[in-house]
Amino acid sequence: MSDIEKPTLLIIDGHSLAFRAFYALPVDSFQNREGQHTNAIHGFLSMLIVLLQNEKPTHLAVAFDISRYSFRTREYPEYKGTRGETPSEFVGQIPLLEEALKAMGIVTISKEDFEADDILATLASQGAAEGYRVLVVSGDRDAIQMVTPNVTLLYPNARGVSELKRYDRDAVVERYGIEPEQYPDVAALVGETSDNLIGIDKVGEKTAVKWITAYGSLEGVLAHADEIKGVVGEKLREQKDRAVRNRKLNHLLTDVDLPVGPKQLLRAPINVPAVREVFDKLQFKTLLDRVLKIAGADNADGTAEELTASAPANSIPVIHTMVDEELGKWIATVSKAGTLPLGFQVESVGGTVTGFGLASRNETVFVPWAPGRPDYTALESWLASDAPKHMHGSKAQLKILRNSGLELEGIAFDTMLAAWLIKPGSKPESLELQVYDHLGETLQQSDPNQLVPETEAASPATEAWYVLRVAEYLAGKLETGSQSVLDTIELPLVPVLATMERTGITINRGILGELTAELGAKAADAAAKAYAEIGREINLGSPKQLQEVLFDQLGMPKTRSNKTGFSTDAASLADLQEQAPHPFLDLLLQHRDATKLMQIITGIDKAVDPGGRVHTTYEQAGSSTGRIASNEPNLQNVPVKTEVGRRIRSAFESGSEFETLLTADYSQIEMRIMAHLSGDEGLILSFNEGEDLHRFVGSRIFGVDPAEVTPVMRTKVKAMSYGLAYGLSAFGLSKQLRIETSEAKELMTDYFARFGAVREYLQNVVVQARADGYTTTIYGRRRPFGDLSSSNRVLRENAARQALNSPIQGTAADILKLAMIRIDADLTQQNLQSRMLLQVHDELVFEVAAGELDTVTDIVSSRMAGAADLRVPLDVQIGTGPNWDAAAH
DNA sequence: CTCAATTTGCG
DNA sequence: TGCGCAAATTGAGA
Repeated sequence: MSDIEKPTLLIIDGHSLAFRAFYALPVDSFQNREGQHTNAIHGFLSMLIVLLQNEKPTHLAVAFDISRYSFRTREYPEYKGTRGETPSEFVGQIPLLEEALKAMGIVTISKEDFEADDILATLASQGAAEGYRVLVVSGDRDAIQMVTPNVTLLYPNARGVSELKRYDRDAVVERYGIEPEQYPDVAALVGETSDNLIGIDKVGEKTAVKWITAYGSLEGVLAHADEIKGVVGEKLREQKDRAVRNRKLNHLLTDVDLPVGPKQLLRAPINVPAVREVFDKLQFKTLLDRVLKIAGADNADGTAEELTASAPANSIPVIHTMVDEELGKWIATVSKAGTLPLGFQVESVGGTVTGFGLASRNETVFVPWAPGRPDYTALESWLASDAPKHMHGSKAQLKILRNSGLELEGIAFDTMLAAWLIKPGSKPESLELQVYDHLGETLQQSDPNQLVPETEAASPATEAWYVLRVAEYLAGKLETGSQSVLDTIELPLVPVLATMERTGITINRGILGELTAELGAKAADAAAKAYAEIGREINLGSPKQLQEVLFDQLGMPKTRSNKTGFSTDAASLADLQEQAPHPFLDLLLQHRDATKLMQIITGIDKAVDPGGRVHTTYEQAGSSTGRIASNEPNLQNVPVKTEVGRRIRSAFESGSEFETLLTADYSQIEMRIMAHLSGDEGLILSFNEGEDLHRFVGSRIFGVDPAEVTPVMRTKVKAMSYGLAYGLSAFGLSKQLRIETSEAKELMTDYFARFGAVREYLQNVVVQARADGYTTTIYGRRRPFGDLSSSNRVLRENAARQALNSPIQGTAADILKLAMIRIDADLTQQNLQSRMLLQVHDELVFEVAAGELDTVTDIVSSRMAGAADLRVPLDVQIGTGPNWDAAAH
């Protein structure tokens, strides 16, 4: 009898799967009208439906635990004792789930004093004996022991139940290196934290598997315990009782006396009215459709409408699918010939377009798209026109469109950017979240981390409609300043950044390879010497192990303390080197330096595309101040300060079709902004004077001629000046310069004696922010502050420093963004081939085409210098060269 | 696997 | 007891 012909018995551990589902799905998104949480039920049922469709079981049962007590807890009261209280939101979902299962004609089984896994094991063994193909679904690892040629375990993979991994005998052997029936022996040795079963100390999976393989079973291992050497051997002999106890507890019974056998689990017909009633109570509309489909019932009668009748007044319009002329007419009508904005959402798979969603306030359209299709001309011309589009995350969608050879103009609103401008935080908010937060409705998302196909993701047409509604809401929330930043800075910047990302920058991998080899050798060398110094091998990358070495073994004085003990950062190690010199410290720093650089190189190297270029992704809507961040890879933290750093930068080259790289950066832009904002005449004069800023400032503070300012004086002044914009304290300054606090204090006093308006300005920013609840840049970008009046001193002082820095850092970000927009426009307008490649906060990197150097230099320097009209000039430094290092100045 | 904490690279 | 970021790694917890 082949597997296909065999009847299939599917048995599920209800509790463990429901619990997994509970943690996999957001509690708040699943509630019925009575406020009953339903996420676990929803997750469980959607998984079940998929299983029914895919595995087509002929026989089916779900087993539940009755309570947390069983014969095992009588034997060993601590069993599963570490498990905390069941979350209140989970309580009550199980009876409802059982009710739903009953309506679906599915047998549920539970038995006093036994766990669900014992029931599963019993049914599995009976089923296998009676010739079934048995599928066990359980989130408990002990279920592995049930696997035989006829029994397969389906085990939830990730956190939650995003996927069920199939464990047949071969899969178990591959994953664990042992036979399924040996698994409990291994687990007995290792222990199982979640069951509160402690194993043998120092024995992990690897050791346990090794022993079991060598001696065949736990019994064998214990019989030969005397032969096992080392500390682990001793531990085993000492603690073998634990293993014996664990083995007893993790053995699943296969002879539980059950009221039903496999034969009685033949699937019963679905009770359609009962299912309707239960699912209606749970408000599972999509799931109901899917269950009814399985039941073969026709759901086209009034039921669906009945359920949607209670939907909000703003219910999602019916989605039409259309192309070509029909679509063109529709667009023209609903957009009033391209004057009214439409919601627009690109659907894509693997970076290329598969369709579009369009929406007016009360109609939605889906447009399927495939390369070479002739029937979307109307759409294409609308896309390329200035007709306003409202989108969410326009940069990513623009890139996808361009990948498919489509152009997009008229991005008139972006809900991701707008939400960020209102609440600049660390992470951009998803459309789903905004729909939920602002509209109080649920937009089904296609989250790969969710349960098995869960519910179908919303159509791009629906998304487009929600974008329009969220945009409407956000537009009402944007005050003039933020609106203007959105219109004049952020939205125009979208296509500029998209182009930069797509263009990328050429990398010379040969250089990176050489560096990796050198650094690898250096790191290994430093590590070996470090181990020799302390007489043992530790993980140099583990602060915890370092603490043991430094403070316990070597008895060094304690450093600054942090949450896990004492700091081992570079500054602390430098302090230690002064107080208690030891060769280990320097070797550790060398090792850290080499490994850090290697990491960065590896990160860049891995990201090089087949064309030899790396493409970063700019995070436009993430930072608190208005800066752009760079990720995957981060090209804003490429080393530069050391010799090796500069060699890394030399691997960034101009493309073969280009003549040179050009870098342009603002010098001291933040201090210039501070001079402007504070109106400090002394500082303004310093900048207008030209020459060396720190020297000039130093001469005023120390009362000497600029020529007499010594390098030491200059260093101090420089640190002071830079620290100003960060709210640096005398203590911090003394730390950094390694001088007495009193001297630092004096330096600050002298500084402010000369540049008093700066202090006044900085103090005023905080006062103003406390009154307003936010700070602003000169272009109107806001950053809210709540903690400025907090009774918690740490919070309050942190907020004050952030507040005083924000207008400065934010204005600098605005200025460079404006310059980028104008430079890009000039390059396009003058039809130049040269391109902008990178942005590093106050620096831009370009690739210059042959013959364009002078023109590009003019454009870049004039656009950057002229980006803002401040009370001091903006100084722009330009450099050129074949690579990023050579182009620096 | 996920998350917090630590450390370090850049501006 | 200095602002803003991204990333790698470790180790704890589920």
